Amino acid sequence: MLKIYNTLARKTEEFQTLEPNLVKMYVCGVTVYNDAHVGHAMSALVFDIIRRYLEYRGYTVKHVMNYTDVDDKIINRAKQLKEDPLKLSQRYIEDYAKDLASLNVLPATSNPQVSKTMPLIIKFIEGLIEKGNAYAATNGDVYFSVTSDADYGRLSGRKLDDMQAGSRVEVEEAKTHPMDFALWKAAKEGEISWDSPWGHGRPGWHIECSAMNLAELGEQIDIHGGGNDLIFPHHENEIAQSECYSGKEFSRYWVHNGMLQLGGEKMSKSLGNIISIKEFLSKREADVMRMLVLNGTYRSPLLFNDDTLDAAQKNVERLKSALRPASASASGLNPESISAVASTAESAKANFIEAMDSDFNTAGAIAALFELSKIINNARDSGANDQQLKSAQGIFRELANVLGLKLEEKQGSADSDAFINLLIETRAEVRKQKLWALSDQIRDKLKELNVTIEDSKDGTTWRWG
RNA sequence: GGCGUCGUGGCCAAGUGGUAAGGCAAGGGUCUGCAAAAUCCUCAUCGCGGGUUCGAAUCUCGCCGACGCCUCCA
Repeated sequence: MLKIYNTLARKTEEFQTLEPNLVKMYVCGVTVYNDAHVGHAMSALVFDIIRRYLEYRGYTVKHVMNYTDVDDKIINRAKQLKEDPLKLSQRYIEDYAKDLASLNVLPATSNPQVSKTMPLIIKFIEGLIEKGNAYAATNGDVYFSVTSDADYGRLSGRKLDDMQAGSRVEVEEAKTHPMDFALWKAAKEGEISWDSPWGHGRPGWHIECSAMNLAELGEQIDIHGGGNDLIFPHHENEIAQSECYSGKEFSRYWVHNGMLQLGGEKMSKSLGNIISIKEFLSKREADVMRMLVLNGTYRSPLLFNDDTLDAAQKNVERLKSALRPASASASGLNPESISAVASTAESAKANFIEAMDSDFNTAGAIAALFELSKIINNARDSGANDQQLKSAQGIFRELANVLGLKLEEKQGSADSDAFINLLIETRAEVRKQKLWALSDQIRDKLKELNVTIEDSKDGTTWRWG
């Protein structure tokens, strides 16, 4: 039985879908005006892992991730670059999709964009006005009236009275309540805008997600995800809009990932402590980022530094070792040992599922993978042949794939491989003559070229990395 | 000031009532010409102080500390 921590209930609950075997999952994507950073990667990886596991458990997952392509920051950036804002955002949408693909994140089922959802957004706002939950102000903006929603604040646990509106931001005079938030913003001179019953303007940040949810998944969804920094005000406001509009419970489960920490602080643009996904991938492979996420708890802060990354990299290397072939001189394992391997492999798989069922306990799942890798490596060391390793390695690969780990050995070109093989052969001759200094020199020089040599009693193997 | 999360070995970290998973690092073996990889062994009583209980890292109270949100934010 799968259990998920629900931010709304503030506890772990049994997972039950609205429709049998179908999961409707909406995850807040990014505002596209700059390179995405590793904090975005964390969030994308968390929900990719959740999605993969749900599919592994037999669900069909409709996974929607939006792109916010109409926004102040985009408009400002476009001005700076003297570029059309929609062209700019489209550029970064394509860019982000590439980043995610290189992180081995499965593409979402759909990626709606604000700029392409305008008619529905306007209809949505009209509906809220009709129901008395929103009002058009004298300044051309349309605001949501928080006092019209008795439940407002129940996700973030805030009461209107407790919110010190205006303490950090100037309160817009046109609002009837300081906490009212914009559904529609009147266009300023020269800004990109859309026509509406309230004049030219563009949507506020929160309404887009409510509208895109409705367009892609309907009035009710199973899982709504995003970073925990979105709980308030973004998700709070989404709930208010969607539930006032439909009169139904919006999302059954609210799932939030913790923030990636760089130097003890949240990585964010305002703090300027940013590492882009591209920058990361120029130094480390995608599995390392994923392993970093897997080793922790998705809801907790994630420490991102050289120490945790080095450890994650070692973890990845170690898991890769389980997939290596049997030694050439393998004599085969006796039937008892083989059945012991098989039964331990099954128990590792059961541990894996038990951990993942428990609110996606990936750290526990990883432990099960290490357990399995140990069994496999032990069997290999004891002389198991490839045929005998096959079953356990199959389970291993299956589980690694659920987590989205590729565990690929690095590849070289056929040409370079041929040269390296030649060097290895030459070195074998040199070793026969016990010319150790020369032999070690070849090994060291190859290491500098990122080729690792391993000698064993039945010959020498090598690999990239 | 309000809301919330958290504090487990040198580091990352799992674990919500019965005597602490896993990984990294470290030390010691096996293997190796030497390495590397793999493997085996060693390595904590859970921030501090009370309480509940036969029994608590796990429940409760207090204190200390960290982090997030309350403004754009994954």
